Amino acid sequence: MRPLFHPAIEDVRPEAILHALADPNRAAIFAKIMRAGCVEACSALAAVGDRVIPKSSLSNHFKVLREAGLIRSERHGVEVRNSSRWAEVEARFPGLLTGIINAYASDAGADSADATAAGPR
Amino acid sequence: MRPLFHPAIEDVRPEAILHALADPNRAAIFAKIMRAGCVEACSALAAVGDRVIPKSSLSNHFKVLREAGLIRSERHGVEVRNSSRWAEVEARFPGLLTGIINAYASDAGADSADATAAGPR
DNA sequence: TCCAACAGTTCCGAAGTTCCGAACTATGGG
DNA sequence: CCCATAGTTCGGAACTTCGGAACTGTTGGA
Repeated sequence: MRPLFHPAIEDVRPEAILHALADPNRAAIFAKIMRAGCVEACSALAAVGDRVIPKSSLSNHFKVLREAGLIRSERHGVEVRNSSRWAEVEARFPGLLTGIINAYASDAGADSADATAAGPR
Repeated sequence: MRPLFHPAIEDVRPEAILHALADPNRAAIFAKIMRAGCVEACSALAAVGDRVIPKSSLSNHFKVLREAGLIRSERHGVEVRNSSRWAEVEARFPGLLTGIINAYASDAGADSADATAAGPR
């Protein structure tokens, strides 16, 4: 197991963030990590809405979010804790995450992701 | 040739917008349409930075932007004029496009897209 | 009217990406 | 040491993207 690479905040690219959050599952996971007081184990997020996401897909989603610079993951014994890098990303790209999370939230009335009420962190 | 489908603004999904703008070429094209007084022929955008984009790829990029609800395309004789749907999208998802375009613009100092801050309309 | 030039679109194969089950690797407890 | 738990890696099927060649539709000229 490789030691979990995180990009420095100045290496974070907007296209990576958009790509990561263009998947509603990942956007929902990210929104949940933000709202959940900032730390969540991977397995706590296995279900998004009514759909169960297989472990291998989940693992990949976390990798994409991590490498986009959106979350920070640390191994704590047997589990991995994820925290959002909201503040850093917001400082680098002001308004970007807010706009995206609000867009999903305002769309959620119609269907899908439980990304309701985008309170920052 | 099919008659150019545009989604109604209420059918526009955030994931489609993020997906469309997650490609730096498309983001640059969109930024250019916005800044260029709102109407541009496809061929006027064939080169993004120093790279020449093949016609077929361009055609596809426009299709993705159109179907995401970001631009409106109309045939005028032999050419297609594209205008941005900024106002509509901004009304539906406030701050989303602003955040994205600013993110690319503030990243442009480092490289890539010529989406440098607010050109003449 | 016919033809060439032009602006875009469609088609299709190669290359790349994503998804997910199965097998695997750490870590911690008994 | 062995098992359970939490996550990762592998690999193949399904999907997406890219771009060249061939196509369609429009216009202007002979």
